Amino acid sequence: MSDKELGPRKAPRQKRAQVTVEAILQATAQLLIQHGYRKTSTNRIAQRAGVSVGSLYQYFPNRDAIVVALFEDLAHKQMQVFEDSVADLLEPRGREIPLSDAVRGLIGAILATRTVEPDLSRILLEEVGWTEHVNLVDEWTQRATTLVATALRHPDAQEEMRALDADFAASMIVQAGFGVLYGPRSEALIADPRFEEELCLLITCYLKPRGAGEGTS
Amino acid sequence: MSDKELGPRKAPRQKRAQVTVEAILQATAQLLIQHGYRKTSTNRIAQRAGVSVGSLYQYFPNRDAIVVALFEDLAHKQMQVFEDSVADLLEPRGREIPLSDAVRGLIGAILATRTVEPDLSRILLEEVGWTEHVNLVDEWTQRATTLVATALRHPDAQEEMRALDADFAASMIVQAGFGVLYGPRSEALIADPRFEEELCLLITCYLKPRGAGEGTS
DNA sequence: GAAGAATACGAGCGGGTACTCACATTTGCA
DNA sequence: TGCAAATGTGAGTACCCGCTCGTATTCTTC
Repeated sequence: MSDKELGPRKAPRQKRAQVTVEAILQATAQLLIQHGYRKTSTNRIAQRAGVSVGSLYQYFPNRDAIVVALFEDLAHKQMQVFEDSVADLLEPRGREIPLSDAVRGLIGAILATRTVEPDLSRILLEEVGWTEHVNLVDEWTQRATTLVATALRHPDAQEEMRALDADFAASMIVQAGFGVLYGPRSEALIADPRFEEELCLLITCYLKPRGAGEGTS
Repeated sequence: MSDKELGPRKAPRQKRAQVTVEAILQATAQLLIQHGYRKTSTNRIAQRAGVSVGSLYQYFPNRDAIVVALFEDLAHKQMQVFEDSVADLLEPRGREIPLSDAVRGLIGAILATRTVEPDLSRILLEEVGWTEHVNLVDEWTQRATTLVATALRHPDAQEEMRALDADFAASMIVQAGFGVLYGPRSEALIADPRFEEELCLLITCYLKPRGAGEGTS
């Protein structure tokens, strides 16, 4: 049961085929958001997309393949947003960014990823994402962790930090951040005006040596 | 579709009936762990339990009711472990526990709950807990948050803390803790020997006023 | 032991599911 | 223009699902 094919079956070569594939993906996204995974059947997808089931199965070997494609699209877009935000943050003037500002920027970057198709993101994450055989959330988390670990190893950061294994600290931060940003009841937390500042505090206090001061922005 | 009954249909009055119900629950747990929610059908459950579908439907109005019963059993057991751990921690000598020790104890108590049927716990959490109309994880999180908020309002705690809204702080802590303890890749994190101490640090540093000292245990 | 209540049984119903296939239509290209 | 390849079609197949119901078995009570 884990040997199901999940890749695309045939590549669309003509423009109308690409339109079809796009319609299928969009319809799937809509149905997932509106009715959840269990009620999103291939027949419904085809109907909503305005194509026939047959066309659907020309490009996807089974239902899960569509969802996986959707997930990969989304993950790609979110990673792009994240990496762009981080680049914007660090590139312009390359020196002497206080740790707290860097963390604040990082949080901003992660929050930015939440703006990318939030409804679809939520449903994919909660209903199909992190269990099942293809653990894409795991991959996402690992990439984010690597990125944060690299940032933590930067000399500028090291200067303001206590002695700490960068990989371990990155794991802690990313996982804690994951909970705060995507866990249950995260909507309410994020909506709170104090949220961004407090999350920043949570992380910087953890990284800084004991006894360091911290002023409000 | 949200008006489905989820409570038990009929209470087992004889011993053999209780055996049947128990067999159904155990079979369901096994199938959930082995094959996931989607492949755990009532027919399969009955077969694995060594009873007939008819018997199954005598005690449960539908499939989800079984899962909910399983969830409630588990939640109850875990809560028991949690409360016992907390009692052990606080009862013996009732005064003057440093904040960091209290947090450490709380973390220990939560970690202890992870030892209760971890496989079942994981699958229930990830696959069925937090989507669908019955949002059980949400409920669990809310209860935990309330508990922590109450603890934070205790005068002993307040003394060592910075000025901070207890409800908000509790949310942050519970959500962050959730990510670290149950998020993707949490296994690896928790297995690390530094984990417990670092999580303790993460939380205490967040709660304490800036500039407070903290020694290793 | 008789009688009624509780329990157990499982074939089968209605319906939704994933997916196929023989055929129709459109497209690119010579 | 003609023709093969690409694409689109949707009725139909085989299957599995949740769940019911009439019947058989076992327990309790007197």
